[in-house]
Amino acid sequence: MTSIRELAMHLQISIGTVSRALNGKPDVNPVTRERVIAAAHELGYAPNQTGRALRRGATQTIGIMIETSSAVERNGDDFFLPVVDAAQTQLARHAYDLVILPCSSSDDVCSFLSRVVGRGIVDAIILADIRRQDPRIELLSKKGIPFLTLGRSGVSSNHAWIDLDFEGFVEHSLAELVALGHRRIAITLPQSDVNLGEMLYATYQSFLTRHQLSYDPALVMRVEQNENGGSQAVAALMALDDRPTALLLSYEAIAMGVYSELREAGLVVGQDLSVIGFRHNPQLRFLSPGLTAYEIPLAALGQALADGILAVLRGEPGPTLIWPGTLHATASIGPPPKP
Amino acid sequence: MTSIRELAMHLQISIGTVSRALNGKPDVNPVTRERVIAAAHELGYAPNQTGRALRRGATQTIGIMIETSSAVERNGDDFFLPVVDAAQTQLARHAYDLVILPCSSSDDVCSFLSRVVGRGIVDAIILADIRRQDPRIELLSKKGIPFLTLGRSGVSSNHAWIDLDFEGFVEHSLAELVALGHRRIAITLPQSDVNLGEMLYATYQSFLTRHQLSYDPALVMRVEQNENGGSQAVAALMALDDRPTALLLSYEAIAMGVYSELREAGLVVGQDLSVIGFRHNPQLRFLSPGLTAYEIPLAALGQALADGILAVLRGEPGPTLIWPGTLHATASIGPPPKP
DNA sequence: CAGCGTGCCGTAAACGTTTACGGAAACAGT
DNA sequence: ACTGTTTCCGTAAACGTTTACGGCACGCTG
Repeated sequence: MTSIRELAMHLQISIGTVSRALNGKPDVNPVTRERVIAAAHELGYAPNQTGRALRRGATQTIGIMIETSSAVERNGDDFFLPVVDAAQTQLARHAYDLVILPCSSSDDVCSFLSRVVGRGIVDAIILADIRRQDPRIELLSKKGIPFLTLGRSGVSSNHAWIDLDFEGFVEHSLAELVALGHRRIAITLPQSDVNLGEMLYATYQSFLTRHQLSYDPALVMRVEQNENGGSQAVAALMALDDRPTALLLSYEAIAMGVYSELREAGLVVGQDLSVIGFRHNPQLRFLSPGLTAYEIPLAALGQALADGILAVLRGEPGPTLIWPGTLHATASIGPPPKP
Repeated sequence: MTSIRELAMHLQISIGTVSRALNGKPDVNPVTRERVIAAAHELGYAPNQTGRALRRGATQTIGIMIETSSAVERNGDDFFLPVVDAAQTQLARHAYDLVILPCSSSDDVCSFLSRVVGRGIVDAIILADIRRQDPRIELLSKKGIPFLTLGRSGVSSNHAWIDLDFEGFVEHSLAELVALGHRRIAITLPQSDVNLGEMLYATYQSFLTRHQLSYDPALVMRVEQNENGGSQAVAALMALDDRPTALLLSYEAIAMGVYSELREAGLVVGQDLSVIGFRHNPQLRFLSPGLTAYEIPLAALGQALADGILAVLRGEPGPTLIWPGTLHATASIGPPPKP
């Protein structure tokens, strides 16, 4: 509530000096600086960010845009908030704040984004839920807004990005399964055109050809990225004459439906069907058997995101970085059943 | 990027007229208004929110504050984002935007909040994760910021709030269980001092005395609000000489751990122990048996939150409202086992 | 025709900061 | 004593809007 003007009047000095004192500028007597700081603290003065932003052309806050629609489809996962939490503590060290910009399902992604940047409430933006052809990338490039994407896209643009190691997930998982003797391995993919789906698919195909395994399109199933997707996948598998012996899940929550349907059908996970999921989370150990999954260190990822966007803000190139994980094997995989 | 000045130069009129035309003010010729709107659209002009906010003293965006720490403890539930989604579409109808203000676990709740209001990036705030003695309420009251809490608190302050019907959950659940013949019913509560814990407890106690059921403190278990909490609760129950025959869960994800531990112990949910959870969500049907739970219509709740905060912004009293739900019974409850 | 109202528009101040610029005072060096 | 330098501080412009105010050019009325 108290403005810099009131503070200056109270101190009997000019507002310019107050501002300089508070912002650590050189041209100010150490003792007056102390007086100013003390008075500011006493009166509870905090610089109005709107005025400051208008003058500086920067708000010291960065935004991370998510689409609530896709988050709602995944009906709440534990990926996003831990990452945000870590990113925020890192940004706070550089006097930046973080806000989440949720694009509602009733809104158009691009008009939402241009509205947000038009409002000028953030200096830079982290984009999540990257599509294969994501128009937001060109939009931000054109407007000259510093940004970083959490996820690669198919568009050829040299922007900064950090992405999870989907290739590593598929590679390690398939290698593990093949070593166990599996030859027919199915995979679930998202239905929307999020880029990670494309990458999972490409790596899957590449692995099969490199290891002289035959490719069967019936083993690639595009399903909802939640428990229902598991039901859909198992239903599709059961209808096949030549069933796969293993299954890769593009999102761990799908396992709930998979386990449930398999139990219904009298099949045992890890014996009749080996299952591996992307990504490990704590509640998976309450499935029985616990799900073999790829583990991503989320806190470190959040910190990397923060450092990355700060680099972009400084005008540096910014990261282009694949964030690795590790496969945690459990009893959800085993040798294929004897025919 | 384009300012109102450029737009005015392009149209050969003054910036005052441009502003009036765009904001629907009366004193402007209809044909010039059309010209201005057309040119604004053509040049992609969007009023800079910082300048507008500075002049108007309002930003047309409202914030909803969450604590990532508690969200992380619940490791991702499907409650929050659907509510935000609905609130946002409703706010958009009144030309308001919504941002999520995540308070990181490394930050102090009050200093975070006062920093946020000091920045002046939001006109009003919705508070979630309400504590029993929540200092944020007094802070916002003192600063005169319009706010609304999603959850009641123990502090006596006549602010606007909307809360879930925790009393109804406990009342209906206990009534159902007592009708089935249960007499010893346990309940899990959160460990932190979130207010909902206190309300669940109070209603639980009140019900017991009203129905002449004996109260046993050993049946009240404060546990983590996630799968681990289920393990903790079941472990505590198993250690009792006189075990309860039913269990109320303060958060549905606890059921994961409960089911897992009971299965481990060779006990059957719905037969050896009846279980009811707060709150229904889609993935519960993949537990077997599906969890009896209290269902809350989230989209309508989000809309009510939006309407409520808008009312507060208009200076109206704002709602004080308990949001009801309905109990969906499944095979996770049944008559108590014969001794 | 004088007077008045109305419709439309330009001017300029204001919102709360930051910062380039200039200047007063103090001090040092010749 | 004069000049030059340093230290500190005040002045005012600028950021991009909105809006109160005044004024010009009409058209209308008496």
